[in-house]
Amino acid sequence: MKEESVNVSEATILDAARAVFTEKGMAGARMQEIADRAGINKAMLHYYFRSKEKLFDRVFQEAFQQFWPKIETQLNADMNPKLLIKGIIESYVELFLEKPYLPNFIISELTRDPERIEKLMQKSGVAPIQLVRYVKHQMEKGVIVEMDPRELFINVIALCIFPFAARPLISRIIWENDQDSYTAFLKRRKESVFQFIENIIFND
Amino acid sequence: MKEESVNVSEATILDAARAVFTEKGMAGARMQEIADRAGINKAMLHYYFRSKEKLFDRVFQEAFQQFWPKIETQLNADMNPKLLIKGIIESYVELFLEKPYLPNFIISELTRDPERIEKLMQKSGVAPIQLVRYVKHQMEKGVIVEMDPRELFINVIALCIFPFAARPLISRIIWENDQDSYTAFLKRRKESVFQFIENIIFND
DNA sequence: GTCTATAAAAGGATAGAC
DNA sequence: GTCTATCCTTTTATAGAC
Repeated sequence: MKEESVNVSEATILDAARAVFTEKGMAGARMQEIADRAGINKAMLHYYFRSKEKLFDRVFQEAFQQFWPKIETQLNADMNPKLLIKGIIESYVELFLEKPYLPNFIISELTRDPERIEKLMQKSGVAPIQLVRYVKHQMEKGVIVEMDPRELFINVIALCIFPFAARPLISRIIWENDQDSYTAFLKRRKESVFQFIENIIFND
Repeated sequence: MKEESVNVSEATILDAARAVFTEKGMAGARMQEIADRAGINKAMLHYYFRSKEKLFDRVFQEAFQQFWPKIETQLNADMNPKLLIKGIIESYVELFLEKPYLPNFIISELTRDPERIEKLMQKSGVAPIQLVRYVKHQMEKGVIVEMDPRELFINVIALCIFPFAARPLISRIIWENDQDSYTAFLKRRKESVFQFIENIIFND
């Protein structure tokens, strides 16, 4: 049993890579910086992952799987729609509270290279399609107000994501750089988003 | 009077630079590609703008001024609040229909380098603060439902921006890559965003 | 103002010793 | 597995002729 650290694990490298890639983006990231943060040298990076591209792919794929969530796990036909929507909002906001870098990272890297989506879609299922079908059903029953279910989905997600994605802009300008206060605002989002839309979408 | 083109104007370079910077970002952009699109060589870029950094600053500043809008121009105390909100939504959606790259460009570059905001704020006024004051007044009068005016502002902007910012993601997955249909959806946003929130925020 | 040529530096990747 | 040294390409930036 050695006292000092043994192998550089993949996990150590991935942690460092995630930090650098999410902060600087694929194009702005430097292999040197990743190596430094992982406490190793560049050669080791290429030993574990053959290239910058492959390392990025790995990091991005893991991020996308978290971002593109497991909505269908909560989904079955006789569920309370209010609780369902509330649940979606809560799990999204909680995710972004924990990993605030996710929204921007996903969106901006997909904007630069949209082809990437095709690769990813095979790995993770297409949950929202089922969700759309469920919501449509609830609309026909008169529980939810009639509208394009996709539009409803986008509106909910928009309200969840935007305050995290645009934090540097909003917190500095609208919150006058009071970061503590802005963090508190984000924590309240789980309730406030639902409260905001509750009266629009449900025919009580 | 010559037939063929005369000087390479600053404007020609800026057009090319805007195209490349907004597509690839600061880190991913290449001076060579900007030169090619402008129909000149790299040396000319450095002749007009001393460095990549300075060229980017110019492009970004112009983008930010469009993005950070002239809300206060529409603002006076006895205005109809419904029309005001409607007007804000319309001018934002119209802006993004015309320049879809703006949201991502601004947000992702500010995320990478938040310090940049300080420089920019001096150049363009801080309109939304006035807006917040106006909305607060309308709430006290009972015209608009009581809530944090900043939250209302963010929610409205979120609904306007997100479908443009996340287009690659949403159009491919939720719209199953039917780009025409998604474009039509975006064009309808001027009306649909207002319609969505109208019943929440106004005590009719 | 515009070009060619080139400097100077950075960054990704590999060879080879241990 | 881990390191040092090095290769090779890309990229920003400048010098200098016209």
